Amino acid sequence: MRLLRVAQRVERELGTRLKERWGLNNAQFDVLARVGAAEGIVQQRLADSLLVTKGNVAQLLDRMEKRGLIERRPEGRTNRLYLTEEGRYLFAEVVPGHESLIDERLSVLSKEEQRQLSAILRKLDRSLYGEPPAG
Amino acid sequence: MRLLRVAQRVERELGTRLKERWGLNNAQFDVLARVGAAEGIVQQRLADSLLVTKGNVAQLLDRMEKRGLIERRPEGRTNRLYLTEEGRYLFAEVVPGHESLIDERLSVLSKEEQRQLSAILRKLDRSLYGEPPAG
DNA sequence: CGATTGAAGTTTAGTACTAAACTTTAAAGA
DNA sequence: TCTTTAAAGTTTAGTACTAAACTTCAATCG
Repeated sequence: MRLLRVAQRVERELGTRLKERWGLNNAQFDVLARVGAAEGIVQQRLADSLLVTKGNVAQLLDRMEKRGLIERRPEGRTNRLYLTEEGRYLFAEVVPGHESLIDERLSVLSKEEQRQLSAILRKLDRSLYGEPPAG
Repeated sequence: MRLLRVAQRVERELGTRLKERWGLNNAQFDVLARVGAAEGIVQQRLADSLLVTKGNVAQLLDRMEKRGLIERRPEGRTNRLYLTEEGRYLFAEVVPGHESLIDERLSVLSKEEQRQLSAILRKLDRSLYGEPPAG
């Protein structure tokens, strides 16, 4: 299925760029972007929004905490997540660059095609989310 | 980017189905499908066509060979790959079921939308393949 | 020939990810 | 109040994947 191939290519390219420029990988970027956009988020919610397991998030955060990008603040039985100074700096640097790269890649499509793609993906997304796997 | 999210969801669902029904994961399915479609293919070519490294393929084949799905036949300095009896059986079982599942998921889209999606992805794919990452 | 080169394959170290077991703790119920 | 339950988080074992080092061997060059 071409969808998967294209997504894989895009992800690979984004990953290479991230690693070269900022020493991040895709997973770490996702965490940085999400926490940056919703500081105070709790680990389980972060995992949900990234479509990964909480175990995975726990491990990722261990590394990112060691690198000084993220801070866990325990609160009751949860951990609230915040960017550190360095994390905040990186967030401001990386996210806009990343988005402009995506725009650049999408620029081979006409405005109309971009609109169509967006509509189709939204429909697919909703359908996949709404209907749990029938079998 | 929604493209990545949708692809991730699709892949997850396909993976769950594959694992439940046939004890395969996505990577193994890819290998099975590719080798089944092009028996005699060499490891490096297989890696290229799956967009992964040859190291990864070597490891995957180790497992699949142990499970009796695939056979390596050394030839000069290359290994040609073939399905075993069991691999051939699985190939015949799995690939059609997999495709019908994809069709099912795509059925929320109209014919026209499917056509548009296909055209757009082809365009993106070609663009990503043709232009090496500019920076 | 024998040495060099380079392609194919394997191995190794490290990260990402999952599933599942385990730990901790807030909250609900007896 | 004490017990039970369940949610959040951590840990563990196993697969997938990459990059890079290493091995093997065919072909080419001296």
